[in-house]
Amino acid sequence: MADIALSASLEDYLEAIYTIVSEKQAARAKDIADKLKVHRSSVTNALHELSDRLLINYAPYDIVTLTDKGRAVGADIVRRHEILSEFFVKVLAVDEALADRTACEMEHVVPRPVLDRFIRFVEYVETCPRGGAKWIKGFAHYCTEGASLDDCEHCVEACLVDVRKRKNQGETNSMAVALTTLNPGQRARVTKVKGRGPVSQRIRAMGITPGAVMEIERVAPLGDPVDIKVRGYHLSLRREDLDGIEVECLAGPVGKPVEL
Amino acid sequence: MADIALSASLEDYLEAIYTIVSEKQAARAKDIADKLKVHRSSVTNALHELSDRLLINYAPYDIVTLTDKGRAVGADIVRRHEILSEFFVKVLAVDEALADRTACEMEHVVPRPVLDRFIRFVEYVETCPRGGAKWIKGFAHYCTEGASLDDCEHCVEACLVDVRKRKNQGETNSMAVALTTLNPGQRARVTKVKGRGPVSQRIRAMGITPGAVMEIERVAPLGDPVDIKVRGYHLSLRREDLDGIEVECLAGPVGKPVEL
DNA sequence: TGGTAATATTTGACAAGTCAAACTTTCGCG
DNA sequence: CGCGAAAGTTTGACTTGTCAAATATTACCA
Repeated sequence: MADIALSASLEDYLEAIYTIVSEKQAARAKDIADKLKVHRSSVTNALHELSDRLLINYAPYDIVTLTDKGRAVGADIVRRHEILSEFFVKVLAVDEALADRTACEMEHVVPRPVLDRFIRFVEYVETCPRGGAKWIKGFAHYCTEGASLDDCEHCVEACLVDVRKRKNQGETNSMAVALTTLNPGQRARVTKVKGRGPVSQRIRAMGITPGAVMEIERVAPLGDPVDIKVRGYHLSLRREDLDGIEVECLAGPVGKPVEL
Repeated sequence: MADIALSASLEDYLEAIYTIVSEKQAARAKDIADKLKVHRSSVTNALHELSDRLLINYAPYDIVTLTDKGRAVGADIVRRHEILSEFFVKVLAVDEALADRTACEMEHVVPRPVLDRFIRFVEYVETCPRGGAKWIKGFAHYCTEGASLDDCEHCVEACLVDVRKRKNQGETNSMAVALTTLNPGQRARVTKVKGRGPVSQRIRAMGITPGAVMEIERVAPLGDPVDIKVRGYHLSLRREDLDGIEVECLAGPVGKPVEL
């Protein structure tokens, strides 16, 4: 019944349920208790709360599954988590375990607009020629060894060479690649979203706009539903939805984080 | 007596007291209540807690001041807050009010090592020739208008020109500037910390190491105690402490944030 | 089918934090 | 001085979240 925003604690429960349900079919109270390192009785409490809010299907002694609403809210929480964690790992070069723990705490408090900036920033860093993997590596080096600012000129020169190279390649082969030809793991930047129909409208609404970086997560055997990740959202699109989307390929993801 | 870590709530109280005491001489319960938008009776509670922990000087009906320990802990909380807020404003181009609110929530949960990365990253972005004010401006533009990746070549070329210009300047005038000749507001990067004595040891321990960016906050009339900010710490150093520190000047701070 | 172990739930206690209302102290001003 | 308003405190109630212990249910195996 209650419909006020979830507390941090309840968000944690829902998130745990979401990830457990993603792996298995359904969640048992014990799985949740173990995952959150909390007493089983606390879980029962939380389940009642979440059930009251119509986020989970639950009856005493029964197994837990998500309602549609719960799935949506859960996905959103996971998204927040992933975005932050990704930022820590990819940009701040924090090691994954710590990134994850920190994201866990932060996900409850970072407001939407700031979250959006985190996404954009990762995109920007990975995409802008002045950023990129090398630049981030330079940051990791800066953190561990201190600054070495002698070879800045070389660094920027190398950067310029890269841009020119990429530009020439771009003119010959990387324009308007069809999304379905890309392999899982590959990343691409949206260059254009054609069409004005409701479908392309929906696509734009989901964050697929020019400049957005998308990652191909999975292509079904027949090549039809393509799972992608854009702006933190995991989307599953059908082939015909993809026709209006032009992309250009990007290099692989940015380097590994540094142990803290 | 109790000496366990402060809760988020108590940290907020202590932070509020710290800032109020910085402005006036001492804090009244009402000031705190107003600042935190909390009932007066809740403040009394918190004051007891903080007093038990020897962080504040407090007696019923009396005014509140900080103990040395409280000042230290309070300064640390404020530092965490400032670091995060600065990151949001300077890097993510978030507007100041929102940055402040977000920092307020986050300051309680971000672990030290990650916090350190935030500092370093701001330094890196402001310092690395491939970053800098222009680059951040490009990010703000990217957030509001979407990507424009046509003139990347020009952008990097301009960047290269800047590096070379700076390099030439560097060779003629910016090496080994004395800290005391700098004006308030000016920023500089530490290039060397000379000496092996206990003083230079202490200086290094406070984060003044080669590569660190420092900002001059205030120079006393006689030029002697110089207030600086390094790695989020506000320090007050005497002239003789500064002798072993070589710096080079940096351009002004990075541009203004974008309204969200 | 019955019994045991694993799993869930209920209950009660507790800690932190908040507010509202009643009460006390302080302070300034006529 | 003394009175009233402002500020501070105490008390009690309530919320959220936790755990531990007692109790209940389920599942599995002989």
